[in-house]
Amino acid sequence: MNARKEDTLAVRISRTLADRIIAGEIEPGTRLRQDYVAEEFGASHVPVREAFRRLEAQGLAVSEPRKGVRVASFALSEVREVAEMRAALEVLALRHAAPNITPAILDAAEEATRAGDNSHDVRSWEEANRRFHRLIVEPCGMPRLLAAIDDLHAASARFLFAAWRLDWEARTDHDHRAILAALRKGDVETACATLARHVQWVGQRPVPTAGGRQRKAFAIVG
Amino acid sequence: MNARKEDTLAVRISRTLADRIIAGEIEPGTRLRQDYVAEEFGASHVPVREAFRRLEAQGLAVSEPRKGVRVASFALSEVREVAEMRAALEVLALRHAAPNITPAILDAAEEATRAGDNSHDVRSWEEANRRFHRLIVEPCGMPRLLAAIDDLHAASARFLFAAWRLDWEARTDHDHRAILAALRKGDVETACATLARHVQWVGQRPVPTAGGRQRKAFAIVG
DNA sequence: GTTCATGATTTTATCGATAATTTGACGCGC
DNA sequence: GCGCGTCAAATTATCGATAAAATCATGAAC
Repeated sequence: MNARKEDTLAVRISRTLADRIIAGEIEPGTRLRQDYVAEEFGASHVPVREAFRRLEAQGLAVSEPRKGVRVASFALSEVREVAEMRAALEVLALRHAAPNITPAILDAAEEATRAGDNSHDVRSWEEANRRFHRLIVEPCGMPRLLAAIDDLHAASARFLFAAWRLDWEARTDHDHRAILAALRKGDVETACATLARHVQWVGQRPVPTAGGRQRKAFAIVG
Repeated sequence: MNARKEDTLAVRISRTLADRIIAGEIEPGTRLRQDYVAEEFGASHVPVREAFRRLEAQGLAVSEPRKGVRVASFALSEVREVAEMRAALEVLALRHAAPNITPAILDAAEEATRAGDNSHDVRSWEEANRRFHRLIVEPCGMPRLLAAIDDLHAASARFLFAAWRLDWEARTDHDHRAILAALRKGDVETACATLARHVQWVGQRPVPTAGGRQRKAFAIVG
């Protein structure tokens, strides 16, 4: 996914770290120590610091002035916040994208939906889901809006992996199909309404904690 | 406004540069050369680079991998984009803030509206306008959402200053009053609808260009 | 046993210098 | 005159080292 040669070292480091944080490989609250990271990537700490700034901007890390940066923690309230922001912005994007959506794009989106339904692990489901959402909003041609949506998807994925890290049950996504059907009919309003509801649905499931007990985990499943 | 001692050097540099870019002191497209900036602030270029990353995240600068960073340019399409994003996100925030808005907050917001009406220059009007909007959305208590709105306001201010750099005619803001009246009555839906329309209104005015001719300038006036 | 101060260690923040890359100019051949 | 390659100057990206700050542990006083 990452490590394109034309990118600067800091960009590559930030992407790798972002992947790890999203995948849940690094616990929320963990301190990211620049020397260790620098050593791992065989780099100095200057590009590492720049990578930290990028993570900060994406909301994946928080930095306190002279105390370093740590992986951002998250609570149920943040899951809801991201879900609502996604609903607001993706609907806006879809409304502008709709006139530019071609049958080929709808076919690709349907393909992504099928891929999601056939996924047996979270990672591949998330990848297919993200592809679906990206396909239908991209034709809006609003770069700033799309960048904001991308960042929110990264946060979503993080919540998702935290809850469904290990197991995943396959299921058919009726919302995606309803959105595509509405778009095929040219019924943009229904598509937007369905998308808004779809994205705001916050799934919950029990997750075993370290103490042997159970706690509820929440995530956006759409 | 800036230069708080507890902040890191990079933060202070980025804030100063952001102010300048927003105020239009630096032309869009201008290259920001790290050595010059470093020298001006009496610093090395490492914190300057980090400042650049922050500006990039705010959408005030764009960076090409080995070619340096330049002040972001902007077109009418971007003004519209920011206006629509602001409408979507501020309405979302207001809807959540409404139940937590106290009479004291409404009074402060009314004060801000009056201050805006009595402003005879763009900068003080913008400051009052921003205060109004911030006051009514802040009680939503959604930090990520508020941060996103802040960045959009910075972009808005930039467009505004570019169009009304020198002159400004005082005017009474009826929309702000209508929003406050609706909130006082507990009519959140009307308040949200008015806010959405208010923010999306893109003002335009002729501006003299260097060539002695005139071009249209566009800005969000709300 | 608890609290507070003190010193050692770790970690961050910054600097000065070097390597790599781009930009721009000049001159050569066509 | 126009395109193209080469070289020099400017600029970015990175590194290693130093200074400053925070954390942690230890121990003394109460």
